[in-house]
Amino acid sequence: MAQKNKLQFIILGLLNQQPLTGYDLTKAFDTEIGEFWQAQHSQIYPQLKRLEDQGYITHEITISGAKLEKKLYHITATGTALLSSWISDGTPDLTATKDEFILKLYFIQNNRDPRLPGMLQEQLALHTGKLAHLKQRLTTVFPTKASQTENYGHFLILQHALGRETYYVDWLKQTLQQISKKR
Amino acid sequence: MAQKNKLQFIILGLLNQQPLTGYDLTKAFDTEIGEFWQAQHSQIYPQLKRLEDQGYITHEITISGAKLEKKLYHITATGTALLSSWISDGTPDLTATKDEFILKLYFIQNNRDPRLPGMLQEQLALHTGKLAHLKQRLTTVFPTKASQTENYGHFLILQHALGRETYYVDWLKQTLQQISKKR
DNA sequence: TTAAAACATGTAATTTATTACACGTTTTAA
DNA sequence: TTAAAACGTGTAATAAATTACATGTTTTAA
Repeated sequence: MAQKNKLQFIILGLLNQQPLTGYDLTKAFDTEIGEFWQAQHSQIYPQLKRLEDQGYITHEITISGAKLEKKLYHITATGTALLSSWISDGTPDLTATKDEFILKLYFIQNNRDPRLPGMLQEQLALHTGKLAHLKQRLTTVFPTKASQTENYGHFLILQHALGRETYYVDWLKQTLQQISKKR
Repeated sequence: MAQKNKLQFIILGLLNQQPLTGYDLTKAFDTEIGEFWQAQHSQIYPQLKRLEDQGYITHEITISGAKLEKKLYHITATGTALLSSWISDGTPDLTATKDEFILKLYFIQNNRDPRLPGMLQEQLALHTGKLAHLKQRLTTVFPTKASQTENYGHFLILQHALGRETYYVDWLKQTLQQISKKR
């Protein structure tokens, strides 16, 4: 057991779709995959080197402009195999979400705590924004039924994230109402 | 900004309720707070030392049995102040949930992928179990309206976690239905 | 034409988290 | 009575993640 270092699998998964540079991969964490996983370039470049040393990926150098060298990484056959085995393996660990707001809430003992309304309102604003963002993403990335069928997994998780945020917003609203009654 | 090292605040928050030993704190992460945050004793003991060096907590030694020394930690006035300021500070960062299953799903492109039903079913079993566990917790920890009013924050987050899991389970069921139609 | 933004790749230092090592005491149940 | 489980406190090694340091090229817009 003890399956860690998920970054390597994310890189393999992305390279399985198309060859990319380290920079491209870094950008992917700012957009697409960044909705639900983070990594910085300082993590990505060394990981690419390791994956190449292990034979899961290779790179070719392309020249952009006059002399800027880009390393375009490709997945190898063993890389594809490793990716497949990771996906096929069970995923029995439900990682608890480390939500700082939830953590703070734990230490609020009194339901008349004067900080509570402000805290809830701040989160409501944040999650409402996130929800709007996700709605936007879903309609721009998956405008048609056909687009949903290709990249079905991506569609599913965006849909899932949307539902989760909808619930979060509803819960915040409901909780705000509840505490307003108690004041 | 860049407010990190949440463990120190969790420790302060717990010590703010009552004096505890390092061992007690460790146990708290297996039960109560463990629902939504993790830490091992190897993290806790050094953190206790640092908090004490900084004057946020102190300890007194009690003897259990013949010679077993326990360090019972107390929060200090500056510790209470630090805890309060952390809670009062804004919480503007929505940390993305690092859910390995969701990550794997991202790399499933085809909605007829033969691995999909099994993956969804595994998660359904896990989240159904978690949901049952949370329901159980909610009724045992907060059996009465009065118990909900004290430790209101804890009640809220358990209720929130319950709602979140309910949604997760519903989404999994719905997705399983959807893919069964497409086969 | 020139400055800023974006592209591109790396390493170093620090912090945080996990797993393993290490040791001893007290309580509980067979 | 004795062995196992729970109590109790630490350190070491490793792994992972974040922030900072470091450098250069190409494109774009003023």
